[in-house]
Amino acid sequence: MRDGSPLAHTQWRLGILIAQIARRWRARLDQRIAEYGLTEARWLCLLTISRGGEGMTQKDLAARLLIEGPTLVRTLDWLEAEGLVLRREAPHDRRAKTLHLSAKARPLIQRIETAATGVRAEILAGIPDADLAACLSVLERVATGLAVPAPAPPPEEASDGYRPA
Amino acid sequence: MRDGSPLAHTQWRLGILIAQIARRWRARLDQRIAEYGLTEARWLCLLTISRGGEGMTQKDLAARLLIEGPTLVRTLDWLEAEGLVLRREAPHDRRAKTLHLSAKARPLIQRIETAATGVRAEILAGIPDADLAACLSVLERVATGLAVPAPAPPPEEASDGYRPA
DNA sequence: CCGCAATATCTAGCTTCCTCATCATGAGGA
DNA sequence: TCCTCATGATGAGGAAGCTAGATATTGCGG
Repeated sequence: MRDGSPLAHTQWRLGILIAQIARRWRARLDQRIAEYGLTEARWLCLLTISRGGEGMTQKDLAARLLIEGPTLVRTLDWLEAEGLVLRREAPHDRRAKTLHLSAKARPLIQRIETAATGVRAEILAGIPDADLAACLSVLERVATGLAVPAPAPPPEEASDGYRPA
Repeated sequence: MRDGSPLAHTQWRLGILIAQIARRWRARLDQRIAEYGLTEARWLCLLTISRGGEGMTQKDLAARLLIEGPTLVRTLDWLEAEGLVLRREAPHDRRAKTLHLSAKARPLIQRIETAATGVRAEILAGIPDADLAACLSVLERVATGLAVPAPAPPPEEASDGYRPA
């Protein structure tokens, strides 16, 4: 597993590294946004609607957020009750609903974006653009690789004596 | 915010990118470990004890995992009931307890490490070592920057008319 | 026109993981 | 001894995810 070479060792840390970055990054952003009663799932929802062009259906949004329908329903319920999001009937499919931001949501999203930009600036301060670009391209690639459902469920031979109970 | 340049646009995506990678990565690993009844919080706990040298107190572990005491107590309760972790009284402080892995836990940890290595190999397949190393060094730096509690809570002047309700 | 599968959303129920407030006990200094 | 802080446990509760099943709508085949 760890063969001693610096790259291998750091690779071994990569998973934990990314997980911790994601967690602390979000925590820091949450800290500054929490006063509006928003949590990660909620502001991610708002931002995604804002970026996606405000006419997407719930199914579209769920797909973008990588969550299931029922999970999204509750988040939207909250956002709608809060007067931030509107559910309208979709023009050509009465089953579906399109999502829109209220006037009240727009300044809020501005604040979220501002906070996000601030946090990002703090975090990335002093890192050369070239390094950053390289890192981003790797991450994009990783994300793409992760987007496909699953490569192959390995056979998993049991040779260490452990039994799942 | 978005000025149109490719770097700026991708930078803007960086937070979401890392969050999604972390999430999907964990989901993929969870899939393969779930059969042992383990969840993220639980195997992270095991791995951290294993790496940390098996004598740490609960407080130490909580600090490493970035969670609060009560959260850890429950996870440890489960792990202890499962016979994977032992709580022993600390030698010089009867309030504290030191954490140790049982013999049953060791092969399980091996399996977790194996699964983690497999997932990592899938995810990083085809990415040149040099790019990866560059990316890792940026991430290490980001993680370090995030480790310090908080740079400065900004004054946050309200000029957009939004009120927190 | 009618039946039926697929689709979009919602409801209900469950699990995991986290938090805060509070408590019992032990440690350590005045 | 007494007071204060530290460690871990417990209770209550919230956020957010899932699956399964219900309901309404769409659109196709006969």
